Amino acid sequence: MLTPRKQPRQQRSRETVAAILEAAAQLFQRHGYADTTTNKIAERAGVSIGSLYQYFPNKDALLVALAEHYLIQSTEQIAQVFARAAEDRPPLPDLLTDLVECVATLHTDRPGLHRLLFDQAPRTPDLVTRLRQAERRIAHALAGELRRLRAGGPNPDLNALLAVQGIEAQLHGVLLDLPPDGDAPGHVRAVIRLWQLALSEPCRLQDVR
Amino acid sequence: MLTPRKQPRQQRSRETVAAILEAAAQLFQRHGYADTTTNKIAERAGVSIGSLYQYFPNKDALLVALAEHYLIQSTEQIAQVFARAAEDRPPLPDLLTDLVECVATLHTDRPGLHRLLFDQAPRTPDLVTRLRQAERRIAHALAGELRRLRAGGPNPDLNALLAVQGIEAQLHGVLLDLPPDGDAPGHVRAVIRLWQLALSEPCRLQDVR
DNA sequence: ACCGAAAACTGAGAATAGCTCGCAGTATTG
DNA sequence: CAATACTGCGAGCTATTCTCAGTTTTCGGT
Repeated sequence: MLTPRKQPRQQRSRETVAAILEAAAQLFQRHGYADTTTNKIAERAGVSIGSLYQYFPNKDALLVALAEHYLIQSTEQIAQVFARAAEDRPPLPDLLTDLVECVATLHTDRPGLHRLLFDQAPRTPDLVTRLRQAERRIAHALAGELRRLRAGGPNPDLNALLAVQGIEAQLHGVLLDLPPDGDAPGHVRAVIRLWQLALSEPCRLQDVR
Repeated sequence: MLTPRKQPRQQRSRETVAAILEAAAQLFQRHGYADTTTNKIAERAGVSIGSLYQYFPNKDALLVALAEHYLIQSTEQIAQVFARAAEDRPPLPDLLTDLVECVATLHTDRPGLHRLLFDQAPRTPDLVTRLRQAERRIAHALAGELRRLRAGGPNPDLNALLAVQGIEAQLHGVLLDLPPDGDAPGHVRAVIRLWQLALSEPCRLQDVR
């Protein structure tokens, strides 16, 4: 059980839940997941420990809730990139530039939260499932654009998924885990260039439905 | 403190440490990191809890020790690929095929251990550092081969690192986290093809020292 | 063979963190 | 204005990590 055990119905309780999540986000980021206690979270949120457990069945559930928020936000940002692409119908290099830079911004905007969810947190099966779902949705949108552009090689669906996974891992490694030797923008450009090459191979016509 | 607090000197204690690590690996894989208690590990290893804490300062240290073992083994496997390449001097497609298939084998051979270290485990800064070090060593070897092959684009070092990060993430996603829709070999082939394209761009001569 | 010091081992229990449960206020409904 | 549902409380129960004082084993030196 990782989903809330009870939905807040009144305004008062909605505020309680919001305060708990806010406190959890702050403390998790400041001290790490393992070193943050649920009692401290309740204290900081200004509610009792009992109230916390009314809405979250266990400590992991707090993390899953934060992850859900973050994933929804991120997915929306990326969806906007594809919405613009659907109108402007940009060439492949421009589309990839927009996509990679959007993902890079997600990393650099809130590195603490990103780190929390991807590094510190024990990845419960639940969390992994949600991550993969988000990945697949983004890959699906990308595959559509690849088909439009007659790009992405013989299997645009698979290559789109590989691209999404690769881009995330590369930006994460380069922006969060490497010594800040200064040239983050250069690294981002390298990622863009790399995927322009990898995805520019035309897809065969019979693969376009 | 995550390194052993005491080095075993006698044969007896070396066996104790080995038994503890073996028990930890089994129980972590069977029940997950969080649901495995240090007391159970000691019990299964046939030693007292006190002995365990003589050699491992805390529960995380057990995981770090296992990760170290696994990383060393993996790095050796991959080093062999590059050792063969240094002799045979294969063309880029063959080199990438060998490399990707080697990494794929590491995933599928012991999926439980791989999952443990990459998914379930809380990634302590220590663990992340070791992972990145291993990544960098492999990337360095790959960059050398790219230079020999006049491939890897304008910045073979950076592109080699991006390739290593991308390959790991893609294989992980495709081999461990996606529903086994059967075509794992096909996915591995797709990864190979993709990196052949991405890395085949010639590097400029002035970049070769 | 024997001794003594260092190494190894033991396990009860201290310290601590996650989580429960019964009760007491507060909003909502008819 | 009852009756009912919702919300909040926090002492304390339970389980787990980790310590430490005391015991046993090993091994080099005589």
